Amino acid sequence: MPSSNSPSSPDQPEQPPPPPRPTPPEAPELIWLRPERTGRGPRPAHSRDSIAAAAIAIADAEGLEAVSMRRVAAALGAGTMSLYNYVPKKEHLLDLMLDAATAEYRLPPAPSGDVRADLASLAHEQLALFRRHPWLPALVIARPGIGPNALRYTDHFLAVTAPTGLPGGARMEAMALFNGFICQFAQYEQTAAAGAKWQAEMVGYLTQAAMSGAYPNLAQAFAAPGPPADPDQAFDRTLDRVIHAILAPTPGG
Amino acid sequence: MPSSNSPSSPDQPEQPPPPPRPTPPEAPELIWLRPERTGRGPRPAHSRDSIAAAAIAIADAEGLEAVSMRRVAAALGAGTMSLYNYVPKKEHLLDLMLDAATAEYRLPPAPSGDVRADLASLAHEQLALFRRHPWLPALVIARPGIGPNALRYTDHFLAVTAPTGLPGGARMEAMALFNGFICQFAQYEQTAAAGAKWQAEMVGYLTQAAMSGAYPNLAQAFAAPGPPADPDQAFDRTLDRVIHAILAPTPGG
DNA sequence: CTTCTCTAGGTACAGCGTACGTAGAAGCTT
DNA sequence: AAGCTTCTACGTACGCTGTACCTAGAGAAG
Repeated sequence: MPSSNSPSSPDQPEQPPPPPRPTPPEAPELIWLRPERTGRGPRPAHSRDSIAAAAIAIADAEGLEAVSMRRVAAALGAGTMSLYNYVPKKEHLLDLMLDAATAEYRLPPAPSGDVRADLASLAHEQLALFRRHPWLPALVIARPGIGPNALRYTDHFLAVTAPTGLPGGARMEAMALFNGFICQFAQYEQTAAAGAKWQAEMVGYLTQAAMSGAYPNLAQAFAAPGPPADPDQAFDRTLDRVIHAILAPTPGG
Repeated sequence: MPSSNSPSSPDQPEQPPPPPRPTPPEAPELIWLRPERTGRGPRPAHSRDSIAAAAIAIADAEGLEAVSMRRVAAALGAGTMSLYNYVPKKEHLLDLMLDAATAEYRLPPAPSGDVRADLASLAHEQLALFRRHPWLPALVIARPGIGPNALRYTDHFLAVTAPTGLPGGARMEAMALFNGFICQFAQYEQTAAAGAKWQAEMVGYLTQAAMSGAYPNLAQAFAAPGPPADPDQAFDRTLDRVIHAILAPTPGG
């Protein structure tokens, strides 16, 4: 008795409704393209900001390798797997941390017009940030860094360097050089600090290597007295060189 | 009946001979201070070079995160834990990889005297090396790099920059800037290549961000036509700037 | 009110670095 | 030559990781 006139195609009963879409066909990989909240369902108990803050607190205290999904979830008072509702992969948690830390920049509202001074000030601000968050340089180097706060920084750099007359692309390259130098410096400071325990071992090894005769120029560099080893002065010395390079006329003409 | 006159102190049976030294009191942390072979015991089945080569082959094929102690040991046909006889920690395996890759540098026997040309040539050699081993920049950034081959490179750089008249310390700082720039560039190339899949997503996101009005300078930089985007040309452009910075007179005087 | 989507969370799995212990080979000492 | 010592090889096991998958239940949309 075909009285069941349900509209759902009674002619092909061998095709029950296929699961309409078990996975939404395309969730963007970029976390900045995923809305934090869609409006449906219960209100989330946490926010991206609070998650990033929890992760940053762990990284500041115990280093980046202590930041695990379990640790962050526990710090939030949530179950481990609940975190995956906010952050599809751990990589994205790192993206959130990177941008949340970048939010700490205190950028002046507008460039002063003195490119040298503005760049020096920006560099010191960045170095201070990296010293506050020793795990940050590694993230800056490894990840694109295009969150909203990173874009704010980029925009500021472009504004600061506008008086150079360089085209936008060249100023982006200059920013890469500028940021790269500061990252490297901060990273080096860290490995030096972490290796302070083996400093003696290393000094012994290096002097032995220098005295072996295999590295004459290294030996000579070790022998001659150099500029003082104060890290801040070393930073300023190289920073001057980098700013000099940025302000130099474009090589091509 | 105390007839058992064994020499092992029958009077204090509560103090059996304490294990003379369960751990040798001080094994150097630096792998370059540990002799590869002490002479005692059976001949090792592998060498540091072959271990590093196996690890590098894996990293070249599948990336640094595929290099695990188990994978490397399996590639050598050894048990996992046997590897720990050669390499006390995984960190040291990375040190071996770093130095083995550094051994690939083809350095000229002596500088030509033209600092600019020598530095440019060295930079291109380094970029080629980094492109051959995409995992290498990350190691160079993260680890001190003081193996014998790294020292050979350092010595060469010092020789090349000797005509500048800069003191040894300043030339070391110049080397850090030089290497740092090349590392950053190679690292950036990689993340760009790895993210080619999401390039479209990213371009969409960035243009949307630029058009939002929140980043006026970024929008302007996007709008204006820049120099060509060929990576090799971009490298050479910034390399020129870096060499310029190195050859500039010392800021302090 | 029904339905659908979203959230919270548990369980489980493969893989990681590596501490520890055992068995045996090879050089040094006697 | 014998024995002591030290090294190598390797299996087992532990705690940790990221995360796939599943079950409930909350709450907005129709």
